[in-house]
Amino acid sequence: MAPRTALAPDPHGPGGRLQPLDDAGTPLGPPEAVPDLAAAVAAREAADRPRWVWAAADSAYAPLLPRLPDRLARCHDLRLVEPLLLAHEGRFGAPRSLGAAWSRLRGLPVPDDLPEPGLADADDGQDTLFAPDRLQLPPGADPLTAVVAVHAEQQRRIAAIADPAARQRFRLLAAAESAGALVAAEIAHDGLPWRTDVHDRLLTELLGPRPTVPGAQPRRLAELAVELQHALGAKPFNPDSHTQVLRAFAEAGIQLGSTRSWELKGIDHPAAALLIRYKELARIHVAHGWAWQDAWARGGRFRPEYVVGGVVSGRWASRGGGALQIPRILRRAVVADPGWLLVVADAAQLEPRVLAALSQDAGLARTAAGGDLYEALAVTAFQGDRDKAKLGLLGAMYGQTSGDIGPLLNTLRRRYPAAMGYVEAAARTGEDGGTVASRLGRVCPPATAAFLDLTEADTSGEAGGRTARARGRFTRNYVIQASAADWALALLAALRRRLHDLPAAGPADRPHLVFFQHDEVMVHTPANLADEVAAAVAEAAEEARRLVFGDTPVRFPLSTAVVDCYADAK
DNA sequence: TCACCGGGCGCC
DNA sequence: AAAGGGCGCCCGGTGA
Repeated sequence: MAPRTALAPDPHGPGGRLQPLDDAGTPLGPPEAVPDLAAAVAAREAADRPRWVWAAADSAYAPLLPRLPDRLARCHDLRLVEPLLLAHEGRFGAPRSLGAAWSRLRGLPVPDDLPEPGLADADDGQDTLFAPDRLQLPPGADPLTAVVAVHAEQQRRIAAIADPAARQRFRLLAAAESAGALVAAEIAHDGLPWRTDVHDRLLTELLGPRPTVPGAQPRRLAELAVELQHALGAKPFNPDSHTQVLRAFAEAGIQLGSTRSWELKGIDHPAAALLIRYKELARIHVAHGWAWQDAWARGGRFRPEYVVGGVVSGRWASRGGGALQIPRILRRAVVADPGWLLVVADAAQLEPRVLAALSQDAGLARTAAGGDLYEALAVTAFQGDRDKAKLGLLGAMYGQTSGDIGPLLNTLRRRYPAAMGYVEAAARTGEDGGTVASRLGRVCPPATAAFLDLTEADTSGEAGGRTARARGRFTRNYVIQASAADWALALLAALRRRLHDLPAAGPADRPHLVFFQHDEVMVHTPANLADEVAAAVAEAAEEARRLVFGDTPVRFPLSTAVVDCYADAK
C-alpha cells in the first residue's frame, strides 16, 4: 500500500489520473487513468488512507467533494507548501503555482502567479466549469508528471533543513497548512447554518423594512440622516462623506480632526451620538445586509470563501462574504439545524500564552498555567489591577509606546525579562532589516528594498526612524501572531481528524467544522454527539500544544459552549 | 469611466 | 508630542 498518492483531475470531465508514491515522493508504480476520479479516490481512501498529493485543493479537492461519499483524511497541498518553503529559503514572493515550481525545477522561464480571483470573477456569469486553468503549466506539460516532480522536490527541500527539530516542525507546518486546505474546502462546501429569516428580522429591527427598490436607503438610515442634519442646523449632506460631515460639524461650531467614532464619543453634542449610530447601522447594511444575504447566505447556509495562508502570519483571509468580520449582533442568525447543536470553542488569551511558551519565561508561564492569565498577571505584578496588566501585555506584544504605558512596560520588563526580551529581540531584528519566523518556521516577508537601502543615518533620522520602528512593530507582533496561527492550524487539523473518527451513522450525520476565525472554531453536530465533540476540541487543543510547543508548562485553555445559537456562546 | 487611495470600522 | 499588530469591505474623492 502506498503512503502517498498523487492526483491530477482531467481538465474537462470527471476522470483523472493517479500515481502511488512513497514518502520521499518516488513513484511506486505507473500512472493510472481513471474514468471516475471521485469513485477511484474514494476506493483508495477506504483501502489505504494515503496522503493525497495535489496541485491545489480548490482545483483538486473542492470539485470532488460533492461526489465523495466521505472526507479525505490527509493531503499535501503543493500550492500552500511552496510559499512556505520559498520563504524558509529566503526567496519570499516568488511565484508559487504548480507551473512556477515546475518551471523552476526544469530551469524554464517562471510564469507569474495569476491574480487571485475576486468577487467580480464570481459574478461575471462565467460557468465555473470553464474557469481558466490556474496551474500555470507550460504548454504540453503533463499535470500529473508536474505534481509528482514538484512534490518530490518539496520533500527533498524539507529533508534538507539542517536542524532536525526545525525540520520536524516544518513538516508539521506543511501538514497543518495542508489540513487547512481540506477544512476550508469542506466549510465552503457544507456552509455555516444561517437563518435568513432571523437575519431579516434583525435587519428590519435595526434598519426598518427591507427597501422595495434595490439599493434604496433603508428607512432608519434616512431618518438618522435627517435627524443629524437638524441637530447640526445644516443643509442636507451625505453622512457617508467624510468631508461633508467635517464641514457640517465645523459650520455648527464643532471642529473635528476626523470622524472616527472614538473622537465623536468625546463630543458633547447630540449630533455626535446620531452620527455614531448612523455609522454603526450603515456598516451593517452595506457589509452584512440584504445584498450580502442574497449573495452569500442563500438556502440556509453561509458559505465563506476562506483563503488559507492568505495573511503573511499564516492567519486565514477571506475573499468576499466577510467571513472573518461578521458583526457580533448577527450571530443571532447562526442557528443549528433541528436535532443538531453548535459547539463553539475559542482559545482564551491565546497570544500572551503563546508569548509565554515561545519565550520560556518561567514567571509568565506560571501566570499562563491556569485560567485567567491577566488576573494572574495582575496579582503578581500590578497590585491586582487587571486592566493595567492586560494593557501592558498587549502593548508589549503590539509595540505600543503611547499613552501611559511606559511604567507598565517597565514593570513587565522587571518581572518577565525573558518574555520582554523575546519580543524586543524580534523588534530589533525587524528594525535592523531582518526577518523573523513563527514557531513552526513560517518566515515573515522581508523588509522592502527601499527600507533595506536606508543607511544608519537615515534610520536615526525622523522619517527613517519611523519606518524602522514600524518594521520593528511588525516583526515583534509577527512572532506571536504567526505562532498563534501555527497552534490554531494544528488544533484545526487535530480536531478535524477526531471528528472524522467519531462514530456516526453515516457521513451525513457526522459532526463537521463550519467556522474558523483565528482562535475560534465552530462544529455543527448531531445533538447526541455534542459532548463528545466538546471533548474532542479539548483534546485537539492539548495535542496542538504538545506538537507546536513541546514541553511547556503553559496551558491553552478553551472556552467551549454547546449552544443552539452562536449568539448564546458567550 | 475606471483604477486607485485613504478613511473608517467590522473581526481577531 | 506622538509613535498598536493583522486583515476585508465599502464608501467618497481624486486623477488619468
